[in-house]
Amino acid sequence: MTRTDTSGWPCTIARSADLLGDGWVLLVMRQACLGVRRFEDFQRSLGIGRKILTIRLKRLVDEGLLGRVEYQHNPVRHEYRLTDKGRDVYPILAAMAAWGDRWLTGPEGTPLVLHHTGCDHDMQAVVVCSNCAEPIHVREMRAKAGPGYPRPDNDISKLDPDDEAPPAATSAAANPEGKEIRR
Amino acid sequence: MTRTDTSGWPCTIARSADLLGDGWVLLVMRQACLGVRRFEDFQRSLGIGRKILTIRLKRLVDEGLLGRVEYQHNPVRHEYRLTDKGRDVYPILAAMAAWGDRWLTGPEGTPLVLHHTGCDHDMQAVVVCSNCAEPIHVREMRAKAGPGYPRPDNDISKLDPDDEAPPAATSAAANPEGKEIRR
DNA sequence: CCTCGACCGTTCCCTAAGGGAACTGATACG
DNA sequence: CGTATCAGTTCCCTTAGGGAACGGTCGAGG
Repeated sequence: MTRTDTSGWPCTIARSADLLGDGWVLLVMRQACLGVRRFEDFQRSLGIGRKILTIRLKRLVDEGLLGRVEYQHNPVRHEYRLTDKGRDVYPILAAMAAWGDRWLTGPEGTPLVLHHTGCDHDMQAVVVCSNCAEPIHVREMRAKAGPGYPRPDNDISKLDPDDEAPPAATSAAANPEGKEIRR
Repeated sequence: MTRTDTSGWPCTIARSADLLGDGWVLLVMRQACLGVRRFEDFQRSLGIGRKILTIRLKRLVDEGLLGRVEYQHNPVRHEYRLTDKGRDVYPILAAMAAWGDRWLTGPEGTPLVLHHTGCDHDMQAVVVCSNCAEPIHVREMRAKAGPGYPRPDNDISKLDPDDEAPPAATSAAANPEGKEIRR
C-alpha cells in the first residue's frame, strides 16, 4: 500500500507530515526527549510492538532525528540518541501538548505539567511570530510561494477560513487554476 | 488491527498524537486552514482516496475540529468548517512548517513562505515559553505530574537527553519504578 | 559446564487500513 | 435527454500494524 509519499510535495507541512504524521514516531520522539535511549526502554514504556519499534527507529535514524551509537561491545549494542534535528522537534511536541491541554483535558486537569528551567516556571508552549513575537492565529496568516516553489509565480494565498462566511461560499479554494498542483 | 489507542494515556502528547499522528489528518487540517471546505476540493487538492477522506472528515467532525454545516438543500450538501478547536491546531502546523524549513529543505529554499498580516512580515513560527517568552529547548524542560495524573506523587521528570553523556548511561529511564505506567 | 536473564532484534500469522477506481443518487443545466 | 456537479459508497487487492514466539550474544551465578 505504501502510504502515499507526501515528502516530495512542494509544501513544508506535507514533508514534515510525511515523517511526523505517525503516532508512534511522535511517541518515540517524546520518549527520546524524556531521555529514553534503549530499545527495551522504548518498547516497555510505550507498549509498542517490537517490530514496529524496529521500523520506526530505523526510519528516525535514516532521517537523522536519532543517532545510533554503540554503547557496548560484546555483544555490540546500540542506543538511540537525539541529534540536533531530532531535538528540534521538541517544540512541535510541546505545541501539541499545549493544544491537548486546552482541548483534550477534562475537569481533572492536565496529567503533565511542563516546567521551564530557563525561567524556573511551569509553562505552556506558545507559538509566536518570529518577527513581532505575537501568538499566531490562522486568520492572520497567508501562505505564498517561496524560492523553492516549482512554479515561481503561483500565488496560493489562502482564502478566508472564517466559519461565519455566507453559505455557498467560494469553492475550488485551494486550486484556483485547476493545475493539479498537490500541496 | 485498530492502531493502538493512546488517547487514554495520561499524557497530553499521547492524546494529541492519537489524533494528529496521522499524515492525512495533518494535511486535511492544513487545507482547512487554507480555506478548503468541500469534500471535492479536499479530495482533488490532496489526491487522497475518497474513502480515506470520508473517514478522516468524519473523525475530525466527531472530535470537534471541523463542523459539518449544510450549505445547500436539494440535494442536501455539507461543507466542513474549522471550529475554534480546529483553528487552534494551526500553530502546530506552523511549528511543523518551521521545522521542515530548517531541516527538510534543500538549497533551493522553502517552497512556501508564511506571511503574518498582523505585523505584515514574512515569518517563521517560533515556540516560546508562556512565562518568559524565550524559545524553548528540550534541555531546559522537565515534565512533572499535573493535577490530572493518575498517581499524584509520581514524578517523572526527565533524564538527561544529552548525547554527550557517557556510554552505559542510565537505562530504565522513563519508568523508574517499573510501574507499567504507559505514558 | 549449564542455566538464566538482559538486550536487541527477527519471524510468523492474521486482521485491518490504505489506494485505485468504478458506481450511486439527487439535482441543475442546456 | 444527455451531461455535469457534488458527496459519498462499494469492491478488490496490497501492505502495514499488532501479538507473540523465537534467535543470538554475552555476563553472572550455581
